[in-house]
Amino acid sequence: MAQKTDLSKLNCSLAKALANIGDWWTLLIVRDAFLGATRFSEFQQSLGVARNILTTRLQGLVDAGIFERQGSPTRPHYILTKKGKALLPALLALMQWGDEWESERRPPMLVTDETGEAAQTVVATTRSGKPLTAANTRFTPGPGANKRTRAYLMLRAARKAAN
Amino acid sequence: MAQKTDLSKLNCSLAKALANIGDWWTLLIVRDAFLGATRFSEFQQSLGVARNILTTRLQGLVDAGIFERQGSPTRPHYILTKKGKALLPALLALMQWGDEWESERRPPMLVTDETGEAAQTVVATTRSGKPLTAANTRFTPGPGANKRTRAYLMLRAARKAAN
DNA sequence: CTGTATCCTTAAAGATACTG
DNA sequence: CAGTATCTTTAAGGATACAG
Repeated sequence: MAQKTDLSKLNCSLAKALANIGDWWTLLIVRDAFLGATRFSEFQQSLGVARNILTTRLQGLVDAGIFERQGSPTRPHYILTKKGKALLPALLALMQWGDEWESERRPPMLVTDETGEAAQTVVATTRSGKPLTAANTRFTPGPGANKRTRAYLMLRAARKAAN
Repeated sequence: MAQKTDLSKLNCSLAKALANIGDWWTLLIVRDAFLGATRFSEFQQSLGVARNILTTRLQGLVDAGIFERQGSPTRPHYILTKKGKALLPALLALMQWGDEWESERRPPMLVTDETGEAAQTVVATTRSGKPLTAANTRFTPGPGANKRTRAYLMLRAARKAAN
């Protein structure tokens, strides 16, 4: 992307996440890895992406610690690391959102566990299990918040209260 | 982005989702909306994005049905629709992934409900509540799968079994 | 098979001046 | 305040030939 702004510099976990996986190909490659693809050619054929682009993405994903190169250096497997596997909830949440709102509700892909039990829709809850919604969710500065973040969240909370 | 490939054409819910929100700014705008921002200027100042870019993104989000323009046409509010609000789990999952793997574990932002109860980490489970992991998750063709998707998933399953 | 190396095209992003 | 209109820069993406 014509990325003039460096997202990873922002004091925001979401921005940092997007700096890693915030472009089309990257998450689709990760998806294929969850499906079991490990080879350059497997990703290439599945996605129809140009080789040089795929090279860049794979390198980026390795650098980011999402993939690990394994096996023969000339014919490596790209394997999801723990960090990469940790993307599953986000990936499924996005897939389900696409199913629900962008398809005709006939999902091209069913997600189950190995026994065939269907996946539940990914939901956000509090620790006690109460559902989080746009209405009841609150964002407050955490320990890692810098001055700017802190100020912004205070401002937002104030504005929201004023409405 | 220099998007030569039209993701929305792919028979894949994830690709369709990414076609909507698959670039840096878009999801950050949505995040700000969850924080309570509604004005052009609020988004603009918060993100530091160029005006023309913001215009494009907001229009895109309105076209996608994620935002709705409300109030005075000359001074509108951009409000999350149901479809937009449905992005919360995906958004939180990405934020939490960024917290966990890209920050120094000092979250810049805490997520709670209105009573102050902390959010749980977004997880993927089966309907009975069993956790889904990269290891036990299976992907099979759904009713909306076309020939290509079907063939690909079969291939992947076969390859995976062969490993 | 897994890349590298080029070259080319396009469009995304940014800056900024201007308008209702 | 909320954009629109230009203009420029840059880099992402694609095609393809070649290499180990």
